[in-house]
Amino acid sequence: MSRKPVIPGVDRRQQILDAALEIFAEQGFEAATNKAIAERAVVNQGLIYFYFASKADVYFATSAYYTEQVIAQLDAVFAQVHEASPAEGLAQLLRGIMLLLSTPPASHLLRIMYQVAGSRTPAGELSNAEERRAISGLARHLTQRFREYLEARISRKQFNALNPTLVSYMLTRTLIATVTMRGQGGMAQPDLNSLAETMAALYAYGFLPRSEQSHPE
Amino acid sequence: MSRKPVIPGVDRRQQILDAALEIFAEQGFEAATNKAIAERAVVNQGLIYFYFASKADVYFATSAYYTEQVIAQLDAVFAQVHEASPAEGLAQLLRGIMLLLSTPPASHLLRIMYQVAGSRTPAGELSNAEERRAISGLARHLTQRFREYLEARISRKQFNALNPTLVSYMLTRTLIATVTMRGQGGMAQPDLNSLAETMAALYAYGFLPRSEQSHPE
Amino acid sequence: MSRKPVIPGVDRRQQILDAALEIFAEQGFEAATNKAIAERAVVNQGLIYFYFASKADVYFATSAYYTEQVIAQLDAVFAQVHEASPAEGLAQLLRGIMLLLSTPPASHLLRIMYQVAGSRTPAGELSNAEERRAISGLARHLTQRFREYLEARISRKQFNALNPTLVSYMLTRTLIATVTMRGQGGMAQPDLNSLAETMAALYAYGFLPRSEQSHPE
Amino acid sequence: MSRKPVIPGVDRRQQILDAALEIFAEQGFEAATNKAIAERAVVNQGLIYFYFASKADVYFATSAYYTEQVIAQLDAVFAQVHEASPAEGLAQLLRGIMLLLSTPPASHLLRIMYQVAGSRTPAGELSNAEERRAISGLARHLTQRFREYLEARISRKQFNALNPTLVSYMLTRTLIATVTMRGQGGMAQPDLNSLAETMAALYAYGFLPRSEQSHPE
DNA sequence: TATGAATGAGGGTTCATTCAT
DNA sequence: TATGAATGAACCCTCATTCAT
Repeated sequence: MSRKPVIPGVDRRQQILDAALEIFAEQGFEAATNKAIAERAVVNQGLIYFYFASKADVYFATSAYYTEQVIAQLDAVFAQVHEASPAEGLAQLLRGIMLLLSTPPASHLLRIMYQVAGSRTPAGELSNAEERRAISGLARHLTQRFREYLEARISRKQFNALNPTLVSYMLTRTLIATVTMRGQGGMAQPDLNSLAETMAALYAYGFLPRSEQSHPE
Repeated sequence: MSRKPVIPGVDRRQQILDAALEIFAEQGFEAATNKAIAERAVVNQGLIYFYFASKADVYFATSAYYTEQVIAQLDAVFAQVHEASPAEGLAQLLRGIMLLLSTPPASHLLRIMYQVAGSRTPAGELSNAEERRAISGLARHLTQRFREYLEARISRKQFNALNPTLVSYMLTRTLIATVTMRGQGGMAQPDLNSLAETMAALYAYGFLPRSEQSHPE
Repeated sequence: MSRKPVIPGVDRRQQILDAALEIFAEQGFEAATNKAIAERAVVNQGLIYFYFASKADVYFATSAYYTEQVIAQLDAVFAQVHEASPAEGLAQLLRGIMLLLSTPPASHLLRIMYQVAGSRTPAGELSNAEERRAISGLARHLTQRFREYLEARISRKQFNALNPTLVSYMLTRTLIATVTMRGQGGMAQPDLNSLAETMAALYAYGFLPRSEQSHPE
Repeated sequence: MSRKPVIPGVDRRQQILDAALEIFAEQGFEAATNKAIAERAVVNQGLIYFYFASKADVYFATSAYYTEQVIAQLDAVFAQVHEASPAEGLAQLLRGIMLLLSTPPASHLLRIMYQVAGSRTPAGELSNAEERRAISGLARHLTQRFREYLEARISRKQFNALNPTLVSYMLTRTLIATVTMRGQGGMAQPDLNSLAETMAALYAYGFLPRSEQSHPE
């Protein structure tokens, strides 16, 4: 009966995107229902179709929107790495990224991306086909940043000459997975900072001891 | 009308498990339908409910069954590591695990586990509640094996004294993620052997050059 | 936000009627959407409810409006029949009516009337209840004109004394149906003029040869 | 809760077809709901999709099924025409066809066909694409029978040499329309037998009196 | 007058699950 | 054991209609 008053300054489309990020992260694309999204957004279910062409379209729009946000945050983390020492810089970088990726919205985004990534891409009408390819943009972007980071240090002889393409690929997967899968498998979920420290140490010096005299840590 | 004769040696329950592994891996738990599973198993849809209590139960049973299989394969890989040298042993181990995990049934199993892992655990009646916790068993087992591996080498001073709990946790996530997410993100999917080589080199020696003067931190 | 300025000479109500005639003719009452009508009329969807009480009301108004137009055209056709000879006059009349009825807006009107006629009359609020009964006015009017036409000729002994009520009824149905259903049934759609000629010949002389001795009834 | 017992000898698919014929005839394709069809058929709504691929498929299947039935009845009518005299035979034929077409299932079938014919063909998955073209089969068949009937009489000089293609086309439309639209337009609906008599008289002898001098064509 | 946004009811369709045989 | 048929609860989506501006 009563029409919800249009509250100025409240963007219903944005409300829907916010709700969708959460619901998709919690339930996955298939299990998430428009009803749940609409309720979380405190919005009429039909309104979703005023702003989006389909459920899949909501998914893609949500992914694209938050991918952009998280990429910007990621760039900020890379920009802040100070070059005190390569070892310290690496530790700082890993810590920063892990913290970022384990906090919403990035953590939600990773969840919704990697649930779907495993299965088929959602089908459905889209209002903006561009967004479809934006989805994998986060991993691609992170890999790219890692490669630049590695190449810079390798060329300065600060890092060993490992294949930067493969290593950046690996680092990306490792970070995303470590963060996304944290707390699964029934084990105590490890502290993020300890994890970052340990990763940094491992990546800096490796498993093998440095000749008799060199003793890391 | 006609009762399908029991063909000796053909285990319908197993057919269902096999089909379910594939279908769940292809489509995810929610998108997969009993119809699709029954068709793939060349079995009547109703028969599923003779052997299993619910769709979720099929899921858990499938996970538990193949987890057991893959764990056995994994143990074999660990058992084969020969101790020529720590570096070579590590490379061999990583190669073996990655190959195993990227081949069915392990690859299917990882897919169905990590799609669901992101979202809620499927709800539904179970015929065997034990199986629910068996699901994360693969990661737990792999982590455990890694820890033993690391601890053995650390105690022999072959490896640096990094926290074995955290490192084994990390290695598990890294391997699973690298294999599961391979080829996503629109990048060329890297060759598995190169990846294993590079990982081994990185994990063995780290980024920092072993020059005489290097003094970490 | 911006109020569309009232362009003088552009009657929005008329635009809606015009669009509705087309859309209803193309899709039928149920399948036609207000959205489609509004778009065709280049008008906001909500505006429909400023001029009309409901979708059904648009339907009735459209029918009533165009019925009036077509009736006027029909009267003109009847008025033009010159009485060279009864046979020629009949042919001319049929040709004229068929041409009229097979051209928009009459063809559209017939379509929208006979789609709905078959099913229930659309329900809904009306802004002008009179219009409801105006709908079938076209057929009624045509029948009436035919009856007058027949009665005049019968009284002058130019036509056989067939029951004018039944015959005019039949002629009306035949013409409307011939025109409305033309090209359906997967057959080549016959040329309108040939059809009119043949109809005229049949109606004038009948099937039975006029041999000297044949005396019906 | 309770499953409806399977009554042997009652074909649910047939129940659905029967219900669909009625509902489609009453409401038209678009306005008819699966719910209404299911209720009329005393069947669960979901069961429709066990036997048919879509609502459109129900429509086509219904059309095809009853078209076949009615065609058989029509053939029987043509077969029964006794050749007492051409005039009497014609009257008998028209009476028979009109009676048949104005009685269910033929009357329902005509309604559902000519409602849809005016608008777009229903879209949707079909279980049997053949049926799509079967829809217009009734009119085509009737036209064909009329043509044979006319050609036979024309070749025997019993009928005037009017173009049999056009005339059979016209007769088909006339009969279908007269029957389908009967009672519309707010007029008293004429008695079927009188109508048939009058039609037969008109078609036999035409409007123009058989005065000595009149020479057709 | 005119508009864009919002609402809610319902429609077609899917699907896990159950039942009679 | 095994099957085909049947059920009912959602789900996604559409659309006539309404309201604030």
